[in-house]
Amino acid sequence: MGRHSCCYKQKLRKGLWSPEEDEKLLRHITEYGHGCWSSVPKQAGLQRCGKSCRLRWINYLRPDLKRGAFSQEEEDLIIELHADLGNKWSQIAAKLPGRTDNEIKNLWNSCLKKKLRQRGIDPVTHKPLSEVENSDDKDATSGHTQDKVSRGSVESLSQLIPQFSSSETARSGKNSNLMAPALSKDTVADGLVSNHQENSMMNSCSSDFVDNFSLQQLNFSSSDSSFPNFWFTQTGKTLGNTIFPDFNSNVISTISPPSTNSLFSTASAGFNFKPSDAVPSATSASSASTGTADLHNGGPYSGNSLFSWGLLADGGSPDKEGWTSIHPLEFHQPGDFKWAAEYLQNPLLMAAALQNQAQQQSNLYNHIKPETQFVPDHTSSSMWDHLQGHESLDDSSDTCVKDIQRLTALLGST
DNA sequence: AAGGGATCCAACCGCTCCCTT
DNA sequence: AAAGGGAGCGGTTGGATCCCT
Repeated sequence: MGRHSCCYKQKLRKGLWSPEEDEKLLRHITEYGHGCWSSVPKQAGLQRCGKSCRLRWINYLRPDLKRGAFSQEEEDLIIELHADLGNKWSQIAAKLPGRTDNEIKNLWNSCLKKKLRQRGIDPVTHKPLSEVENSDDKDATSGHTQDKVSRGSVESLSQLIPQFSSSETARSGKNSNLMAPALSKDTVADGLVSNHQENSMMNSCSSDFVDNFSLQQLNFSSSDSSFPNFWFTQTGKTLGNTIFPDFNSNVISTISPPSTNSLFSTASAGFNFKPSDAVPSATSASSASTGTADLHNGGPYSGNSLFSWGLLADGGSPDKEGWTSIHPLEFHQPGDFKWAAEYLQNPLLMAAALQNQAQQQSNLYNHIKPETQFVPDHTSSSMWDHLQGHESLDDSSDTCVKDIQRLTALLGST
């Protein structure tokens, strides 16, 4: 019992997963399913133990994962569920679609516990700290186990939550409305490529892009030395003030990035491409992925909560100079850049995201709550108008499905 | 500028549960 | 019934990065 036999085997890799390993695992599970986890590494050609593969799939590669920061509603729900269930992270995760137990556990330990204490609530019992201290004094020998939490304490917590929510300035600005005033027009404007502003607010994954992306991104194999020689910083943090500090010359010529670190002030940052040019290289993707530090820590783009990032497929036509604003994946939340970079790296991940997006898209747009989905500042109005007036949701879903089919066909031929 | 503490989070570890033989 | 093995869970660790002095 206990430790897995596979863990005794020598020469198994540990630590962070490389993009190549992700690709192998994703490809294998997409094709065959996981079956017996202990046999997955061998079948997928991975030097990992089955547990590690399972964890990676569950916490990172699964296509139904929700990306980005937790919404205020999610945080409140986690607090309520924790009051009821205690540290039963998997049971809590079951109530939050797209979230993993690990993610929730980390959020709890790093953020929510602290917030509760700041509000005078004991994070273990969910009772007021003063009450807990008193009862500790009365009975120092009886620990406060999760199982002892009463419904009464949950109810008292619920009374406290509204105050907690409204006054909380979350570390990473998860409540977009709270952050909105911090975004000045100039700051936002600085983050955009000015003459592409309209396009870049809410554009799509055009078919051209998908074709180019697929063909070019798929033009590698795991043994190809040109395929990612770098490793993502999986914590998605920064290298400097700009998000593109180390573009190579080729990429600089093909991508027109915003020139300042205020890119993140926008609700929808994007790349601009000429269709005839190359897609971002691994280096550029890496740069983007490492440019998110301020996002995690209350930077200018700390806001914009709720729905997971996804694909839009409603246009993306070139402007008069031949530039097309490409938004293969919308960035709505801190940390999305990390995901975007990795998805750009890996067509399988992209396909999984596309599939997930296609499944969710119409439902997503049909249930948008204007007051919570976007910061209604002046620069995003075109985006909002665009959304409000979106007339081809089904069409865009269809487009996504077709994109998936194209990607799948291409993957099948590689 | 440097360095040391704080923070975050992906991944690992060790345990229990449950199913199969 | 007992043993073995796989899956899943919760706690913990360690690396990367931030932030303060």
